[in-house]
Amino acid sequence: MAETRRKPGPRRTLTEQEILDAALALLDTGGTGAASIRRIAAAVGVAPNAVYTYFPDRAAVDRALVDRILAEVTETDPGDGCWWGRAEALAADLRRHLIAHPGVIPLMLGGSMDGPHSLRLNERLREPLAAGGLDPASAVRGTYLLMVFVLGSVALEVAGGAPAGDEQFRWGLDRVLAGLAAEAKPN
Amino acid sequence: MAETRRKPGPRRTLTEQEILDAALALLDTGGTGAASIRRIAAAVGVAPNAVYTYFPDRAAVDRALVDRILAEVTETDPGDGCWWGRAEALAADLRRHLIAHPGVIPLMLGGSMDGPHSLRLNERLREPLAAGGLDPASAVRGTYLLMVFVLGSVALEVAGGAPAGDEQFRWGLDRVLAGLAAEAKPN
DNA sequence: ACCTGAACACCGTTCAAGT
DNA sequence: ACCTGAACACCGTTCAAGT
Repeated sequence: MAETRRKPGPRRTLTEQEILDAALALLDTGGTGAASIRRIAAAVGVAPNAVYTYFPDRAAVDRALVDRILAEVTETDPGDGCWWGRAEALAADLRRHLIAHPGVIPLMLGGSMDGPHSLRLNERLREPLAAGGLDPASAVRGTYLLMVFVLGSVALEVAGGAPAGDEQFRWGLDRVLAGLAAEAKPN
Repeated sequence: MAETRRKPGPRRTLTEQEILDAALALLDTGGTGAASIRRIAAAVGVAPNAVYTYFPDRAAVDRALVDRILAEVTETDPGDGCWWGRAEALAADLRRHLIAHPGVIPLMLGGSMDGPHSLRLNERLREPLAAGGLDPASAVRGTYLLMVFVLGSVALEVAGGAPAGDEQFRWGLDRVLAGLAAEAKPN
């Protein structure tokens, strides 16, 4: 996913990016099950097994897909408000990006979320918590709690068995942040 | 799932329960993908399509499976402690039951969680929140928040990309309850 | 009403072969 | 190195037929 090879073969007709683009388009239009290896291959115009030149297996495609979405999120500017407002902005933006690609949610919750952009996002979420007066250990746990909340919210929301909506999300987020604030040192 | 038919056919060799038992056993031993219709059928000794006599499709089996797990949870006695302690006990017990059947988690997050025992569990979780001084609307939202937290925690935990563990769960749960307590009327 | 055998349209993945 | 065609072992689901 990271190394840039310089000696193609007879013809490198594809890029990892093109494959992920096609997969994401299928996921967004056809739902979770639509992004099969075979359909992705058809979309980019190669035989199914040609995909295995770029990714070792299906799970690798899923992981790359998740990391691709998280990459967009890490570009967010949390603004210059208080720590509470910055945390809110980041969480709301994460939710927005995930809701935009509902088919990716099951992949996130199924996989390990250990890609580079996942780690970067964690750091970004931790910053406001540390600034809010949480000691380092609590900031790490608080970041994890925020991820649990956002992912859980979005999962239940896209599954459809929820009242959900912006309002419920904001309410829950504020309750979580209030709970974290209670843990913070007065500073 | 609910109606009890009284006129079998030539031979009713199976029960919905037996099918669900087999499915759960496959899920627990072989992981999420192991409970295919074909494998379930093989486990109970019928042809694959015989399962469709009992359930209309795969999704119905999944829903019944989820509700079966939640049925166990609704039997929990939250004890006679304070509202905080009762909420903790119920949430921890829900987590325990889910962790015991990791393969069911993706089914819960994928489906709508609208079975009868799901509703019952919601009521049970709402009780301590209402007792703690949350007005009815906030108690409903708080219950949803608790479900989001528990399901999100368990999903990330079984996916493996998490530090997780009892301690992290308890810490997060206490932060959420603290946030809810801050919302409560002094009463 | 319940079950079977056979089939259909799918999967992910592997292997041998071509360039 | 990259791609193809063919195959393998799976899926969920349907249909006609037997009892």
